[in-house]
Amino acid sequence: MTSAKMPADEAGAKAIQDELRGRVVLTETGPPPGEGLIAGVDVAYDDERDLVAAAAVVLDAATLRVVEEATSVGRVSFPYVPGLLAFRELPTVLAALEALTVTPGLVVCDGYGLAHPRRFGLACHLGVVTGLPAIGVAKNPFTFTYEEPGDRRGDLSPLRASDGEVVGRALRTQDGIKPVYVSVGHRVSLDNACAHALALSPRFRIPETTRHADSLCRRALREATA
DNA sequence: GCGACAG
DNA sequence: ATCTTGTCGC
Repeated sequence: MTSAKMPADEAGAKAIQDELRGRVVLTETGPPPGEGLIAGVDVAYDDERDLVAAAAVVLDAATLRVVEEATSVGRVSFPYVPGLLAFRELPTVLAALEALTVTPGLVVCDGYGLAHPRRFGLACHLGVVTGLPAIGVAKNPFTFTYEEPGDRRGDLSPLRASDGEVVGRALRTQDGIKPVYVSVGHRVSLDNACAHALALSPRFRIPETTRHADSLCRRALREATA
């Protein structure tokens, strides 16, 4: 049973990030793009009721058909603090992942991995804690900068931190549509992270994994009794 | 020093 | 993240 260490405060959270960051693995262990089982995870909040719902949806990478779904509902246990998002989302997400009966070869997170102020975003944190290969696909560039990629699906450009370090890529998943921001989480190369993100987005800007998880966690929150 | 900042 | 109907388009 995997659980997330919960810090008492922001300083404690940063200490945990510093400790876990050294366990990020950069060598490729995940399935090749287009193969295996890929899980998408996402979370929805209800501040009124102090509830958080997470969903984990597993797709067959070859067909993008849903293989299994799981949800988990809990109490919000950490505030939203930029840079510390994982502490707010992970407890419930891990519970949803553990409710699955299959083990995915890759987990796609709605947010960042190494593209993070402290180089340890949600996807890195989830990957290290579960041991599963993970990538981050975010909808916003956060504080990072990039040259606008070409306007065709598959076009990309480096995503850089303020010091110039490449921390991910802006990836166009649909012709003429705003790119998504891909970064490595754990046990996946940046090339394959982008290839997976592209393969998972044949029709929309956002990967099918994230789209399924997003709608499922919203539904779980609506139907939650508490 | 202050504000901005993934979801 | 969330506040939110109808409407445009395939």
